[in-house]
Amino acid sequence: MRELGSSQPTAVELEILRILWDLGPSTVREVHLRLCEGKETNYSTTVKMLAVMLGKELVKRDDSVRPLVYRAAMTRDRAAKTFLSDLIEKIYDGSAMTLALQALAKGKASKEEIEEARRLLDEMEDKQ
Amino acid sequence: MRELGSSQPTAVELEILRILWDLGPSTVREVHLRLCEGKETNYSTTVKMLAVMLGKELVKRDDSVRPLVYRAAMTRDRAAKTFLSDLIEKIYDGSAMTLALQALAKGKASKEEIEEARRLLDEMEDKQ
DNA sequence: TTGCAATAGAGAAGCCTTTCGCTACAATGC
DNA sequence: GCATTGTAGCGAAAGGCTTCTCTATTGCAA
Repeated sequence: MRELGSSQPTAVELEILRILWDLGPSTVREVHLRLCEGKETNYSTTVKMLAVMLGKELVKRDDSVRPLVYRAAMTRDRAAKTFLSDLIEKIYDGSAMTLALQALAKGKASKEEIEEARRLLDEMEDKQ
Repeated sequence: MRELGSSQPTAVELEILRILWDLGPSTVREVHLRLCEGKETNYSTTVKMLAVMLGKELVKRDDSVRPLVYRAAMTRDRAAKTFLSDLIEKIYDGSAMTLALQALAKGKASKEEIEEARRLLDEMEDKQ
C-alpha cells in the first residue's frame, strides 16, 4: 500500500511536507512555528514527526549544520503526480482524463495556464 | 479532518466503495468475493468493514431484503470531486489548474474527451 | 566554565483502522 | 421439524499514527 519513497504520507505528514515546500529547507523550529499557525501542537511532536518522516524517507536532513536542517525528499510536482496517479487508479481505474476534466471544471485559471492546457490537448491529439 | 458524508474513506474503505460503484447495490457476499480477488481476507472482516462504513455513512443499506443489500452513499464523480478538492488544497493550496495540467499530461484521452476539455477551457476564458 | 535556553531523541500512551474469532440468526433441503 | 449452510453482529486484538513527557545534548552568554 506504500509506494512513495517507501511510504505515502499521512495527513499531518503531508501538512509538514507542504510547509517544507513553501519554506524550503528549514529547521524544526521553523517548521513548528508554521505548523502552530494552524493548530496547537508541541515542539517535541514536530521533532518526532520529522524523525518518523526521516525514517520513511519522506524528508532528508542535513546533519552538518546546527540546528539540523530538513527538506522534502521529493518536489511538490512529483508528489502531486504520485497522489494523482493513486487517486486516478483508486477512483477511476486509470482514466486520467475523467479526473482532469473534474479538475478543469473547478475553474479559476490564468490566461497562461489555459494556453498551456490547450497546448497539451493539441499534443495529445497529434499523438493519436 | 473528515468531511465526506461524515468521513473520508481509508484505503480499504475506498476499495470497497469502488467495488460498489462497479457492481452497483450488492450483498456482503458479492462485495467479499470481489475483495478477495485482490487479497486474502475474512468474510467477517468484510461484514465489519461494511458495518463501520455504514456508521460513517459512506454506504447505505436496504434492510427490507435478505440478504441485506449495500450501496455506495455517493457517486463516483462526487467522490472524485471531493478527493480532488482535498488533494488540490493539500498540495497546491487551492490551485486546481496546476493539478489539472498534471492529470492532462498523463495522456491517453479520446477525441471526445479532448473536445470536452477544449470546451471547458473556452468557457473559463469567457468568464474572465 | 557554568548556567540557561533551545534543540534532539527515546519511549510510551491514546486513538483509530483493520482484522479476526466467536456467537446468533435466517434460509434451505431433507 | 431438524440439520446444514450462509449471513450478521459483537468484542477484542494487532498494528499504525500522533501525541505527549522526560531526558540528553548543544550553543551561547555572562
